[in-house]
This record gives sequence, structure tokens and C-alpha cells, in this order.
Amino acid sequence: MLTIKQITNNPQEIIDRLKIKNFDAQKIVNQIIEIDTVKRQTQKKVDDLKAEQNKIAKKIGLLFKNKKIVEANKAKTTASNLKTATKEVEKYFSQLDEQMYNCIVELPNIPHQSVPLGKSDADNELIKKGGKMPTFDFKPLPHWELTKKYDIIDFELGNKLTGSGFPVYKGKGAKIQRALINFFLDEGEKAGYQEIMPPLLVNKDSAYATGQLPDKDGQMYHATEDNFYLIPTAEVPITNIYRNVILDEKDFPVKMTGYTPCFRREAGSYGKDVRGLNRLHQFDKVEIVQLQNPEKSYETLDEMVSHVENLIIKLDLPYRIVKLCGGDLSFTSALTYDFEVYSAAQEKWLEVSSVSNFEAFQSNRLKLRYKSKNSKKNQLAHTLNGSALALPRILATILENNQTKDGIKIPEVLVPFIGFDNIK
RNA sequence: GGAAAGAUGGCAGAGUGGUCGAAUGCGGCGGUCUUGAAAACCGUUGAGGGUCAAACCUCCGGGGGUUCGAAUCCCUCUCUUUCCGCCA
Repeated sequence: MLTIKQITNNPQEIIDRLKIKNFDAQKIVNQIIEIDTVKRQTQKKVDDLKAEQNKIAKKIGLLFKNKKIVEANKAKTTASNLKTATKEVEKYFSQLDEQMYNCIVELPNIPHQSVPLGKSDADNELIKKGGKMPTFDFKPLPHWELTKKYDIIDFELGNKLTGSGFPVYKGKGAKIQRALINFFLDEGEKAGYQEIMPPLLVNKDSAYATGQLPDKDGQMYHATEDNFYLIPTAEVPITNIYRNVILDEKDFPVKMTGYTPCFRREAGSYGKDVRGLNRLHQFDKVEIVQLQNPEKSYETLDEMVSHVENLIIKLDLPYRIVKLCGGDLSFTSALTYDFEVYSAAQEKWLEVSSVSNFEAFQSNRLKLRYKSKNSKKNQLAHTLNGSALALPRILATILENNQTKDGIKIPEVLVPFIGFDNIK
């Protein structure tokens, strides 16, 4: 969430910039400024009343020590009345506080200067295209037919065990998953990311801190007995490692990577693009996360983008990078690059990675700060993350693009991890 | 799952109702001394809010309560440790 200072310092700018996200902030911003004024006055009132009480309480202590019992008892009555009065004001204050919170969580992150205008993914800005588009002298099969043909992924069996969207990977299908995970993790490690293997269930505090709650309640699987949430992305546990942490400026950048399965209920997304591996309730992903000094976070974003690009190049897949327009940008992000790979048989681009700078939006809720040399006060750090990479669509594209009449060629870079060079 | 003990500043660890936001040690920072360093000595050193700055307010695991006054008493939750049980 945004900080109150951010809003009150420059309300008009906030309103203008949020228009880029097609968000009309006028009303909420006005409300916040109004509440803030009253809240400050009220807090001052509470503080003063409490100061008075503290003073009296100390006096009473002294009076008792000096055996001035009558005087002490008189003071007790005064203090008691004062306390009742304070409680009223305090109640009002906490109402204001709640109102303020409710307003402020409604506001999305401010988009970066460079975010293009637009309403939907159709307006995203193409940054780069790379790789070679595949060509075939036969009609390529979609991956859901290939996986059946070579018996490497069993969707029906998943239905039996759990339900739709929980595929069962078998034999070489399972092995290629393992190979991809290891490849991604190794590349991350080479790029200086520390590998993290986090819990797959998190508590409520964690889900709140990275912003999944309350916005995305209902999209996460919830273990009600113990009130744990199954993680929708490794971002949640990995970023939460730094919840309530004060870093030293010299600790930057903090670079972490982790492989986890991701669990998503995907409630409400029916019909479209759900065939085969395109949309799953459980899928595997390697995530990269960085915590960075605000001054350097955009350099870092570029660095992360090229890290992801490199992975795709090494896998020899045709790709494009787009910069998300205001309308397509997520609630929490200031700037996001999406990576898409081209699926030959489906004849469309599939999103395989999203790399974002959240600036201080997550840190504010996380209370992730750092000690700065320049300022006495602790500052909010910037957080960034990206998929590097999500497996299902990568696998789908590898299968489709590398198919031949009598098998599927494994990308060279994976062969050392997997131990064979084609699936027959 | 059962029983017991516990949770205090970066760390260790005092503090069981009245100047306690918290002794002491270690660590960090600054200084004296030194050619430099170490040692020794002196000073300083939590966070949030608030203010031009201060005053002031809040925070001793979380939440609630008792009291004029709570780190200290009560309730509750969470977590940790040890023992027992179960177990990959």
C-alpha cells in the first residue's frame, strides 16, 4: 500500500498518475486527506490526555511514598475521571484509524513514468522480439495431444486423483519437469541468487503482507483447520522472510530464488485458455526476488528482465517482451514486463513470466526498511520479483515447437540435466 | 496429543505493581592513547508516531482485562524449550 505521506504530500500527482491505471482516485484521496487531518488532531488530544494521566500517576506514587494519603486519594479520583474521558477519544481515534486503513488499501500502486497508456493487454508496448519462429512441413499437434501420444502427462488421471487442473507427470514427463527446475535454479545461483526452499503453506500475516489478502481472498486454497493458505507463488513466503526487518544499506541487493509448486483456485476463469497446461490449479515455478535500494531498483528490474530473457534464449524459444500498459498493470506493480513465448500448434503467444518492480508498495505493508546513511529515519526498501520461469507453458511450448514426426527434441541446454535428448 | 517451563533492546541476560524505555555484559558507532593496529579508557547506541526543533504519546511475543499507575497481576492466543506419546 501507499504511505500516507506519499498521498498527503502530493495528492494531485497521485490522482493524475493513477488515471494511467484507469483508476479514479479523486474521492479516496480527498477522504484520506480529510481523515488524516482529523486523525492528527485526535491523536494530539489523546497524547495530551495521556501525558496528563502519566503525570498524575507519578505524583500519586510520590504522595503515597510521603504518606500523604488524603491528597493521593483525591488525585486518584481526578485520574480516574480523566481516564474515562480519554477512552472516548481513543475510541474515536481507532475508528478514524480503521477508516484510513480501509481507504488506503483501496489505492493501487502508482505506475512508473514510463508506463504506456492503455486499457487492456492489446495496448501493451512491444519491447523486443527474439528467437526463431518454428516452421513445420506437417501440422503440429497441440501439447495436450503430444503428452497423450508419448504418455508423459496424464490429465485424466489427475482428474481422478484430485480434479481438473492437477496433471500427473509420468516418466520422461516428470523428468523434464525436474530438469527444468534444476536448470532454472542453477542459472539463478550463477546470477547470484541464494536458493530458498520455503514452506508451501503460509499464515494469514504473510498472505496479508504481500497483498494476497484481502484482495485475492478466494483465489488461494485455504486450510481452514489451521488457518493456513497454500501459496499461489513463492513470492509470498520468500518476500515474507523480510517482513518486519530493518536492513542495513550495505545489505543491498538481497537476491533470492526458489522453486515451489504454486496453488491457485482460479475461481471464475472458465473456458478460455484452460486446455492442457495453459491454466492449472497446481503448477511449478522458479521465482526470483530482489530487495533493493530505491535508487537502484530500476537498474535491478532491467537486470532481472535480462536474466529471464537469457533463460528463454538458452531454451531456444521464440519470445517477445512487452511492457504492460496502465490498464493491464497489476494492483501492486509500478512497472511490469511480461514475457511471452510462441506456441506453434496453438498459434498464439503464451505468458510465461512477469517481472515487476513494486517499489515501496509491498515494503510498506511488510514493514521492510533499511538504515540509510543519508537520513536518520529508516526508509522503505524496494521489492521486485519475477518468474524465472513458470514451467507449464514453457513445457507446452517446448513440446509443441520441438516436435518432429517421430518424437520431441529436448533443448540442448536441458540434456545434461535430463540424460536423454528426445522423447519418442 | 499429554505435562512442565519460558518469550525482555543487534545478541546474551537482570528486572515480580510507582521516575523502567528498561541494570549489566558482548557487539556497533565516535573519541583519547598509538607511526598504524590491538589492548585499555571515555562517550554514544532500539522502533513507530508527533514537532521547524522540542515537549509529548506508544511499544518488554500478539490480543484483552485489573489499577491512579503494569515488563511485573489476571484471562486468552501464538510460538519456543524439555519430558512423555506418536511418527517420515
